[in-house]
Amino acid sequence: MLWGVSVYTPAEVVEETGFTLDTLRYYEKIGLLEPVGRNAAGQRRFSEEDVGWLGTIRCLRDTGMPIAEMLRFAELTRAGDHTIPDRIKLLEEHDHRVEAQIENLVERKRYIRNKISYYQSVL
Amino acid sequence: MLWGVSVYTPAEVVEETGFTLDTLRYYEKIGLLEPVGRNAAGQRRFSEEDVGWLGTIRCLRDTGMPIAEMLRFAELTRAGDHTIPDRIKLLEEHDHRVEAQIENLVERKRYIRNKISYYQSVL
DNA sequence: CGTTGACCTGGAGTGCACTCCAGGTGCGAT
DNA sequence: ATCGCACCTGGAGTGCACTCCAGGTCAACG
Repeated sequence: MLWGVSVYTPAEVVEETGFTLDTLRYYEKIGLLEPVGRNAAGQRRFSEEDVGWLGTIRCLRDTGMPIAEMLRFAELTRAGDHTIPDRIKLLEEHDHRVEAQIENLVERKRYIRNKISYYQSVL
Repeated sequence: MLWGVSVYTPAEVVEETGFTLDTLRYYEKIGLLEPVGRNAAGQRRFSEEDVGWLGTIRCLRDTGMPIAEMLRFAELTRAGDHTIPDRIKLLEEHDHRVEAQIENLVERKRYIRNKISYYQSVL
């Protein structure tokens, strides 16, 4: 048996990553995604790495990292292993912001629950 | 001694709520804030209630509630006590979304920390 | 009396992150 | 053969939440 590397159609990537096709194209256009491979007809065929990278993007996006910073992270990643310390730094800083976000949310949530209790008490 | 009700200048409200003056005017314009009182010269003088309400707005906004929904909450609040059950419902639903947000963030954070660990392991 | 500074208005502009569209290609099923 | 469908492109449009601007008022300070 002869195997090629496994590839994903746009529809499959949409399914797996939760990004829309337009968003995927947009990410490629701005360079957040490296130029995606194509089949003979010029249609995109995403590699395993593409999908893995999109998972990282999904995570960073969902934690509020702006596209400009993800772009910087993408560039560091492409630049080679010597940028690993920079990548760690970037992720650590982001991690701290995420922690702050969580704490803020927990605090605000307390306020909301309080407000609900107050409303319930006056019913 | 003769006391008026205590009022706040725009600058004081900016200081206390963290909203910019433009944002405050914007909120009043779209009706998120009821028309704010004015002094003889037509300048805004915010009441204690205005400031309290802005605290609530701050909380809802920081937890990701869209303006359209805060507007709905504002309208319910103005409509009188009979809307309290609706307000509770709205806040409960929001509270659930906030909880989901927190859980999501905690999960994503784990992924980020993992990625950092991986990078550190290859150094 | 002049200047500074906080404030006013209506309306235009901004930044972000998509999202949609028109018009076109190529492939597999009927 | 032709239909439907997934996909392609470049570029325009959208929605949200502000943010900025020009031109003006008013009170106080030196």
